[in-house]
Amino acid sequence: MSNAYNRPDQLSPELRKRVLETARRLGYPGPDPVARSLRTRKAGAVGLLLTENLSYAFRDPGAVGFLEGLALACEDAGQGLTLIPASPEREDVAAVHRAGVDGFVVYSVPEDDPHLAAVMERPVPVVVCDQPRLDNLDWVGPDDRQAIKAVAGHLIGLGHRRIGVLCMRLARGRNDGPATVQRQANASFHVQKARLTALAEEFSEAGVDWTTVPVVERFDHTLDSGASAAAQALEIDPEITALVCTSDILALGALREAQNRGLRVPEDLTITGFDGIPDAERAGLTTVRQPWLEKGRAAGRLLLETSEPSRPRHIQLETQLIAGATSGPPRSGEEFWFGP
Amino acid sequence: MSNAYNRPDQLSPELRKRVLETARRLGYPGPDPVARSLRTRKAGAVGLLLTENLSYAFRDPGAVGFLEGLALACEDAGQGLTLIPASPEREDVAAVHRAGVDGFVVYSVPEDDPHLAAVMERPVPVVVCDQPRLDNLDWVGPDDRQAIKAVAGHLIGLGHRRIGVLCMRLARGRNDGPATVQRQANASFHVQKARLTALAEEFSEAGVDWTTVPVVERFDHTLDSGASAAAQALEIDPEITALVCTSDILALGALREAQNRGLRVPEDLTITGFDGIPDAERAGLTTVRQPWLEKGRAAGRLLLETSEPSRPRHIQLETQLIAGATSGPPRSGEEFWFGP
DNA sequence: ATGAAAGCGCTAACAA
DNA sequence: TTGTTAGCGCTTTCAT
Repeated sequence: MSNAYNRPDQLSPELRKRVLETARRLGYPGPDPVARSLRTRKAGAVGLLLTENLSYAFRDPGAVGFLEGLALACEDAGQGLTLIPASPEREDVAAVHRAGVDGFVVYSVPEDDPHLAAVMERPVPVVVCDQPRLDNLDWVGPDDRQAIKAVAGHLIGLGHRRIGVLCMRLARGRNDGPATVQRQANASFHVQKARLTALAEEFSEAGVDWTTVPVVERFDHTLDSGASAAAQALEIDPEITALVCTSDILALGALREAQNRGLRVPEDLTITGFDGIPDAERAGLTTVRQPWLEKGRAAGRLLLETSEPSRPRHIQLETQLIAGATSGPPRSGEEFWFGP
Repeated sequence: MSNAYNRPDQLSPELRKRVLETARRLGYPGPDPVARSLRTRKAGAVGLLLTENLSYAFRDPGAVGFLEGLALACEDAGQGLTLIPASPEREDVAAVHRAGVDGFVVYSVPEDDPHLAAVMERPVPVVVCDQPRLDNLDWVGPDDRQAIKAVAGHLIGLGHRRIGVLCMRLARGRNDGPATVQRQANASFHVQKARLTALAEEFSEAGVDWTTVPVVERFDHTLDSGASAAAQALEIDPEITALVCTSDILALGALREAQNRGLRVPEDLTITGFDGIPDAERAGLTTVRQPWLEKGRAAGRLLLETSEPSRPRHIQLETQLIAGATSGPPRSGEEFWFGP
């Protein structure tokens, strides 16, 4: 009977018709997909593991772009896309074990995420997007170091030497406030770590003492976080001329805070972001654009293409510095270095 | 051994430890989720069927809000959310048959969608969101008739009697252009049909001959579609004083077209939308706000709560007319009805 | 061209 | 408390 459904060419059309008709009459709902999956060893779906609550993915414009690309790749391959219900709060790893999928895309999680550990125990292929960087796994992401260095170069070229930094969470535990150099070095979120490290390198080279640079961390990735972090950075060092943010959301929040304080951007304060989300472009933010859709698609393709597990593949995506309207030379008072 | 993984309390900790350790040493990756699903008759995931290409869902702000709500409900229940790769172009229904899920949420599809038919053959619960309205299935959605009637009342109250309408696709086949009354009546997308019918009723009651009202249909749901449809409506009847759009996207496109033509809104032309997406609020569009997130959550909850299949449940969501800055009284030349 | 049967890996019920 | 076994529904191989 299986043939009647799956191999129409293996039997006479007449018999096939008769079989199908009888099946319908008996109330047979068609082959059970789970039983089929067990037999064929193919679930027909890709699992997606996210850092955040599932629903957060739909609130973050970058993540939405990534999802669109991933969905595109799955659709092309006729594969389903299963969102794994794994919130960071409940350490309930069972959802990962329970998921009937042929592989996992892991999107931007910390290196010590228990869900990631659970994923790696499953005997299916895994592709990591953004973080963590693990040499034995396929990986897709931008060159964060180089991308943020372009921002640093841009600011240094403009003359900024006294800066503040706003960054996203550095580790699984909540820490809303300044991040010590120690904490920066121990960050379990590789992306943030790479960006901070590269910033430190560039600004150190330009003569800035990194230990004096306020680096303000926020756990939640929201406009409010950006605003309050900006306030905190300005409180720690009111003399800063530029605020470097490791995401557009934080930068847009900082922009709001600057406006509230009556600071002109970029005359009184330069603000830069990272990501290139639509809202950032609309606001004219100086930022780094990364190809979100392409990132998702690349991750999906990598997972769905068969590969030799022996040699992990790494795909590095191009980024682009967008010099917007929120960056300019520092306040004139700070320009004495350039005096005649 | 199953007990070691699933029923830690049913055996001595010592034995459990020994079993697990041996399993690991033998390279056992843990229970196979598919086999477990076959045995327990639970896939642990909800399937989502969409009208459009999977990736479209992430480009439509309303759909994103809906997805967020649905994801929220799934997460609360510890269930996965599987996006079914069912594009409207390829009539490939196999993806529906292949999906290992415990139920389906069907989001806004036409009544004659073959994927919907395939879903209904599966012996699992189904919840429909928005459309089609089938009395034997659970349903979640707004009261489209009442909502659009609020818009109609608003416009009639302002004095508009000569209007044009921009609507989304009415059937599965592409038709970019005017929709005859016949086509309106035969629409297989219930939402559009309900909105058009209710508009016709209200404006007829106000003395408007509906057969003279240009109703312009667009297959794609984009700003460009809205703009070109607006142009077409104005070409058919340059005397219209208001453009009623059945979605915000179309309305925002119409707004763009009006600007391009040098028409002042609302002085020269009133434009209204439907949906209440963020961009619409930003633009000050007169529109109907519907609770997207709540809609998704309600759909998820309905599916995950056990129910008696005998009596289908219907959840009708509240909508709210937002009188924005894009609607006003008609051009003075049209106001002779109100003369002193 | 058609029918019969083994077995995918698990869980749950039962036996010891 | 521990071990054994039937069978979930399918696909695939093999026998007719």
